[in-house]
Amino acid sequence: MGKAERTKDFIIQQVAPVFNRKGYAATSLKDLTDTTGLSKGAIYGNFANKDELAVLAFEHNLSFIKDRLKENIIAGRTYLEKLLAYPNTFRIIYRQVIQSGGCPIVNTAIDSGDVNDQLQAVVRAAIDEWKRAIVSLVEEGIESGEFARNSNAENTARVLICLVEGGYAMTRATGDEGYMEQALSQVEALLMTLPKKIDNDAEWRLI
Amino acid sequence: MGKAERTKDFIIQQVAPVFNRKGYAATSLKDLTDTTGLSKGAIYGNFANKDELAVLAFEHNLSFIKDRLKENIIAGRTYLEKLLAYPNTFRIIYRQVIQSGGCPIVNTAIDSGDVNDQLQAVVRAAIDEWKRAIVSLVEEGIESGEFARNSNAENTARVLICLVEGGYAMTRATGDEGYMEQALSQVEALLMTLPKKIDNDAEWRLI
Amino acid sequence: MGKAERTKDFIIQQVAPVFNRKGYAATSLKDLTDTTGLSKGAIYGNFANKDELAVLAFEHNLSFIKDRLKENIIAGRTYLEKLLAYPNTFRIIYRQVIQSGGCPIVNTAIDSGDVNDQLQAVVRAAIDEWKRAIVSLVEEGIESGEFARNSNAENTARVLICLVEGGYAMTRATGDEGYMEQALSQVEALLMTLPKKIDNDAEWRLI
Amino acid sequence: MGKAERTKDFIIQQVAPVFNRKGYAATSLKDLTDTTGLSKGAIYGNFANKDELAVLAFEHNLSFIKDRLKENIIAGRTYLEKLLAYPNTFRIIYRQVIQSGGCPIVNTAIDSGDVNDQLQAVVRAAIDEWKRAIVSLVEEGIESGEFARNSNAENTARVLICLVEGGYAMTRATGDEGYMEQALSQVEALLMTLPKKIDNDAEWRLI
DNA sequence: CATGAATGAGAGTTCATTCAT
DNA sequence: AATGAATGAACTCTCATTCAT
Repeated sequence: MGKAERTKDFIIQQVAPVFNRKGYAATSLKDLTDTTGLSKGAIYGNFANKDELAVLAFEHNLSFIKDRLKENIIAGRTYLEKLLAYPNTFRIIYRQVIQSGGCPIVNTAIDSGDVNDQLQAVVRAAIDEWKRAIVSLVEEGIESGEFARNSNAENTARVLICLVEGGYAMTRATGDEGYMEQALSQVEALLMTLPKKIDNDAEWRLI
Repeated sequence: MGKAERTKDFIIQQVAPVFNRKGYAATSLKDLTDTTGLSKGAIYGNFANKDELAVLAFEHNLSFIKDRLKENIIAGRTYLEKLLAYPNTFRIIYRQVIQSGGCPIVNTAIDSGDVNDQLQAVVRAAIDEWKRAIVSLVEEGIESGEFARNSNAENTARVLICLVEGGYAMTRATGDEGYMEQALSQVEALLMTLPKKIDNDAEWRLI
Repeated sequence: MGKAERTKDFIIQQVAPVFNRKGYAATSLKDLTDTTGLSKGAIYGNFANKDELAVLAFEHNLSFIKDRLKENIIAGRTYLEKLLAYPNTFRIIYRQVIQSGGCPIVNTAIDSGDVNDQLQAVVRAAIDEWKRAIVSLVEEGIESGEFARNSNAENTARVLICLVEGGYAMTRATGDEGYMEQALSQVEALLMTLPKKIDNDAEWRLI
Repeated sequence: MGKAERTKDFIIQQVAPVFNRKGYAATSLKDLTDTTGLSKGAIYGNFANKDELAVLAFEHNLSFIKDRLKENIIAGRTYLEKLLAYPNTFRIIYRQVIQSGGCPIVNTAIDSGDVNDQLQAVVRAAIDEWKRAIVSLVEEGIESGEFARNSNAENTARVLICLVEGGYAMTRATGDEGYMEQALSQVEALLMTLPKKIDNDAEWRLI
């Protein structure tokens, strides 16, 4: 990694939580220079403009969460365990996330609405990618025989996302951790009730 | 209603969706004068400053939703019907709400975070009031004998709110109505599974 | 005095000390309506604009001082006594004048400099009138034989005015009454040393 | 002197007479940009706000006068000569001072009355410093044996200041240099009559 | 006559961005 | 590659003045 690359990374790391906390528009260049200790010229030397930096900061913020999720999903031995990695991981990190300004997805989704087209597109892509990841886990679980064919992957993904993002938004707004806690419990309940495939022979023997 | 009062109302009505769409900080005085067709002086003649107008606009946006909820809650004949008024009402109005910029609660909760204290306080109060309304319905349902004593009012309220607000945020961000639809279905399922009080005599006969 | 005339007088009286205290430019229409309890329309119905009202307010402020001076000058039995009416009167009223914002002459002279032509002209006229009044008293004192022919009327007038206005300005700025007190003592000393006509015969007899 | 420092100095020099002529409140940012040929951003890049610039402009205006006084006071070989440096210096520079808007002390004292606290404090301090300088000269003159013990330093200082500031104010307001000329002559007369210490032996011989 | 809602120019200030050094 | 002085448009807000009622 060359010096230029290191400076870029340094700026993004310093600046990401500020963007998350204050929002895109409310974060000024002065905030960025104050936070980094660098000059305006240094910012503009490394990034085309505030928009570009905002997008990279969003991606940095998101990757913190994604990295932790990925670890735990990989560690899961069944597809149910992999899916439960979502509520389990969030339960561990959500306080930290809230303290650094909340979930970058809801924050940026709302903050950039009708204002910053580029950022909005990136958020949309992130939500979509997340949904597809969940759908894949459910579908792979079906293929592997863990879940029944009638498991609804899309619905599960959407409800999970709504609960998590709703939980983040409400806990951040009210300071009441109960929102996030209950939302995560509900996610767990939801996942636990995914229809399991039933072995017909086994079932027969029960009688 | 005097002229001043009519002008105030006119301004609030015109301006409310703009604040909701663009967010508090991103809405400029010019947006307000362009939207209303009035001069800056007219805005400041009727409101102390942008903050005051933003709060009133938020309350206007919220009251649109609250009024529709209230009607349907009153119309419910059992407490379950009253609680189901939430998903039912949102299913009817959510497209319109999304079109006028989304749910003012999440929007303002996120938008005003770390920026506008007064607005933030108003949103917090609105969320709290909403939660207490749901809790009351569940508790009154318990008192009336409709729900079992072990029904958890607080949890139900928090999960309902997270689902609805998460649904609004994700549908607005992605344009995918599936988020809101699934969130509302989940709310219905949640409410349908509230434990019912069981008539002891009836229970006896089952054996 | 008709109703219109009474309203005009009322406005001028209420408004005059505000103009004196805050200065012409710093006094807003809102100050005027707040002070009088009347509407903007009422102000503009009675005066062409702020300028006209400012001029009338200045004249009102000045007349308070002039009236008290006039009384005491008339009461003086010699021309020296008449001239001493200036320091004597100012010694009685200066605290009150300072409290109502200072001497309208220096205040308006400085405040209107290079800004309000009309007001500046009125102040110039007031200063000139004052100087001529002093000059007249000295010259009449010479004609009457009280003062010697070599008494310098113009110089006396100018020094008196500089001392009084300098005293007002410095006492108002510093809150130190010593400036005004010393300035007035100096005025007295100055007047007491106006050369007296000496009767030659009388002088002779003294030996 | 770096570029920033040079620009600051340039702005202050250009802007100082404008503030003096028009007064603090009546001088707009537009006046400042028109005068300097710089943009609003350049002004705000170099000074926190109009207040800070106004204070610095006042101090610049004052230092022009103070520098000239200091020279001449140092040059005086006796304390009387040092004191006479005041009227002598003013006689040389007052036309120039009047042309650049008048004496910054009276101007600012009156202009900032009841409006700008910081500026008012600075003017008060300047008047006080001036008074103390005169008092010191008289007292040192007494200590050195040049003036008699009964010389009144405070009174002399106050009268001198009232005459000079009254002279500046009246000459500026009327355009009549006679006010300043007479005020300065009176200051000279005042200083010449400071009681001199009398040598006892010499006195003895007079009899 | 009096009202006060509305005007629109202009106030002080901030900001993302540029560019000579 | 980095600086930070300078830009100028846009910001929120105030003001003297007008005019339909």
